[in-house]
This record gives sequence, structure tokens and C-alpha cells, in this order.
Amino acid sequence: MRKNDFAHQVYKLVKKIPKGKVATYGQIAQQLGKPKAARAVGNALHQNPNPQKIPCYRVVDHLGKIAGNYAFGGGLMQKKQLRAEGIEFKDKNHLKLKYITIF
DNA sequence: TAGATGACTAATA
DNA sequence: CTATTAGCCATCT
Repeated sequence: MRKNDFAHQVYKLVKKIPKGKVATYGQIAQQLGKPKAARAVGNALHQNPNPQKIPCYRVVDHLGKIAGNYAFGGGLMQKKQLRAEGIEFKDKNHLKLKYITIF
């Protein structure tokens, strides 16, 4: 394993997502220079070597929807965490698209 | 090395 | 709205 893995880049970028905002897998992939690698980004987070350092709950799909119960405390906890950061939901599973951005 | 898998995205019906 | 098809890319077996 090299320290400059694709996954390593993903973690680094996810950690930089500002509070109160979220990013899509596609956006992260694009920041890495591979806009088609959204799927690979999801896989990288699935490995999730540092759930305590990586705010994977700020990463959602292109509709602002939470992936599922793969995160630290489950999908429900994830939604609560997002709401605690000032992010509002459009409905039960979809965030308001205005929050989907990096920087 | 090759095939299967998945926390994706887009297009189509 | 949901279901299906297809393309994409890193990781796993």
C-alpha cells in the first residue's frame, strides 16, 4: 500500500469539507481529477480506515441523499449529525441541494 | 491477470 | 415517481 493511494486522496479531501456543507461523490472525484470515479470514491469511504477523523457523513450522492447505514452510527445518526451542522432536509432522505458544494 | 462487486451518475422507459 | 441499462473506476477474490 502506498501512502498516495486514490483512497488516501479521498480521505484527505473529505476531511476538508467545511462545516455546514456537503459534497457529492462526483464532486470529490472531480476534485481528484477523475470526474467519473464517483464510484471509486464511494468504495474508498466504504473502507473507511478512520471514521473518527473522516466526516463521511458530509458525503452524499448526487441527489443529496444519504448512502445508507454504512456510516459510523447508521443512517439515522448521520442525518442528525448533518442537521446539527445547520444542514436542512428537503424530505426524509434528501438534503436541500443548496448545501451540495465544496469550498 | 481476469472477473465480480459497489457508500455513483446519467440516460432511457 | 420507480425500474432498467449502461459507463465509469478502485478494490476484492
